[in-house]
Amino acid sequence: VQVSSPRAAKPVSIVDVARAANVSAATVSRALTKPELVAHPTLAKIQSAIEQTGYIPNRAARGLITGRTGNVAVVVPDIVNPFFAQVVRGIQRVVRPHDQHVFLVDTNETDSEEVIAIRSIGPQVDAVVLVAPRLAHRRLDELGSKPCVFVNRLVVGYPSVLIRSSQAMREAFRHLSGLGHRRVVYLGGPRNSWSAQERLRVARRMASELSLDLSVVGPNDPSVESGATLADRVLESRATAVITFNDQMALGVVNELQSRGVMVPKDISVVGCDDIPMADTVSPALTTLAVPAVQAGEVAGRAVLAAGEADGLHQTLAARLVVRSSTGAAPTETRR
Amino acid sequence: VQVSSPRAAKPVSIVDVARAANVSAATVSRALTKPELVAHPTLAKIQSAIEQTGYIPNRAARGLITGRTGNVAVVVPDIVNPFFAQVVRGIQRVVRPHDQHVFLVDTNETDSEEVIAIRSIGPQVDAVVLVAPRLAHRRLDELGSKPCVFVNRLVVGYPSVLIRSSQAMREAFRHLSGLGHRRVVYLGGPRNSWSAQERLRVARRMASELSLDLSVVGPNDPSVESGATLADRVLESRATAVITFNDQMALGVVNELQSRGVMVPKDISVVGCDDIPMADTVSPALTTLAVPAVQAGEVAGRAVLAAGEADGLHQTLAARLVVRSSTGAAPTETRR
DNA sequence: ATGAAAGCGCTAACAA
DNA sequence: TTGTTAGCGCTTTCAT
Repeated sequence: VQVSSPRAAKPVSIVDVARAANVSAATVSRALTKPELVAHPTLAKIQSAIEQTGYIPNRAARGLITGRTGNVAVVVPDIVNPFFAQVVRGIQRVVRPHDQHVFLVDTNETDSEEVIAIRSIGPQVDAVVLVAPRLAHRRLDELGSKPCVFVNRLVVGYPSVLIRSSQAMREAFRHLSGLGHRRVVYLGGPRNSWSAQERLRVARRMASELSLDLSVVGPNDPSVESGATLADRVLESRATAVITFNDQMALGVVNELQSRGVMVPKDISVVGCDDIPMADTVSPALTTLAVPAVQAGEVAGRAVLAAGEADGLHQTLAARLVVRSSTGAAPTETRR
Repeated sequence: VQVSSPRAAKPVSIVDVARAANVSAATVSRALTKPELVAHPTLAKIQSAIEQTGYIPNRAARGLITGRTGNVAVVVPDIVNPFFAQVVRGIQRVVRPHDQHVFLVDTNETDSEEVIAIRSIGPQVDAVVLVAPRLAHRRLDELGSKPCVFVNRLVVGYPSVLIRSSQAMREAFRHLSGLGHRRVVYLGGPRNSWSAQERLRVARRMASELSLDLSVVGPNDPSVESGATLADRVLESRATAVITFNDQMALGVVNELQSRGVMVPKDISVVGCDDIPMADTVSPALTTLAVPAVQAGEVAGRAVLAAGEADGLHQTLAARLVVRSSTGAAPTETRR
């Protein structure tokens, strides 16, 4: 009698199935990957053998020979940021039905981590999605030779999913201008973020188009705390409106301003960016440039599935202005 | 002359390195995994050969023979929920220095997805961390035979990381009681969540210990929207305080109540749970049962590294009450 | 339509 | 200390 060892449980392999079905391993393999090449009755035998044995294909072994692993790596600067979490969700949503799994790398905003993690993950994935990587251009080639798609970063020669924020930014400035604001301060994002540079560029352009007086503070850490810290600078700037790189920073300023008795939007208007899930729940509800994060993830996911095709370089999605309650008429007299 | 094909770039393998270093593949392998077994000069030759060729070990192939993949799977119900994102961060933080990678599965609250994803991922990982799985007990064995550690769910025979909320819940009730509240409503979490059941149980016990009048609404979807929807039920209950399963729900009720002119905490006090990053930024800042999410992830991560040891079953971390501004004295007269 | 054999990249005996 | 050989679980010619 065979004693079933409690913790051993060596996984069943393709030859176990083959034995149970009285066929060769090759046939089982075919049944799984090219069923049209195997006779119907055999197929049935194999099917039931698989169920009996509880066989689960080892994709690592398969990948060894086919060259395709069925995995993609997703690299994000901060998984706790709902914006990035939504991108991840989007990617996973389109990729899972194709039976692809996702490796997550949360770099915590450190680009050196990006490189080492990706390199060692490399052989285990078919492609990698880099979401808002902080990585310097010149280090890009350290990533290894896997197909890459970038989200929120433009790299020539690589496919990317970008957010077109100029239209929404223009609307935001028009919105503020229409409310009587003349002097606005922009709180920029992290130094090495492409989208931060892009948004700043766009903000500058739009401000000058509408001849608004724009002052810029940054680069900044894209966090709530950072936003709170910047309240001082906002007050100093004597602006009546502030636009921030992301919603976290916006929430941070709003909160800090209010705790000092400066009312939003009565005294100062605030516009965020991203439209994270919380943005419409806080009070005042945040006026923001809504970025379709999940959708961006989905597009990136599709790009990854077509990996290597490298067509449709640089797909863009539009942000749009969502007006809520954190913006209002500019105060008529000078504050304080 | 060898023409370098642009898109081929077949990855360099261990034999390429061996050739470059004039040694056998086995020696290269040893140099990588048991350097003490190879002579110093050889080590140096190999090292430089590795750098020259840009060799990156294929861990999938390695795993095929060692049985260890160097990967762990992490399964969460909702990656966009900052609580779960923090757990993931915690896991990754302790696991990465050991050069382990994480497969992320976001089930989006559907337990069937949990099972299929985990099964097919199984052979590619050394262990799996199930965070707050909704899965029914009887389906647990469908998970396959990999070592599992559970977070926020108790399963006999498996290691788990649990949150001890009774102390904090007692404090919360005492806090409310001290503020003059007599009638409180509890908004429960999702039906299949172990922690939801646990917290409800604890809430009931503490309420009766302090002879407070507790009514319960639930199970509920653990979201902001759900919280908003439940504002009606809160009002109906005529309670002066509400405790919710998580912070999202709390934020939802607070917001909805305020938009109906019911002031928090003047008219109704609200206590959340988790202490997500936003909880102290909104206004009023949320009084909440702070759950050490990142730390829970770290503990789970360590458990996973020791995978199979199965010791220290059921480690617990304490939640604690954080009093902020969403709770205050109970209104003296009957509302409205 | 199926099987035998070779081999993907790697490590683990076993020899030398 | 190093090389040779075998084989992990799988797919893929090439026969049959």
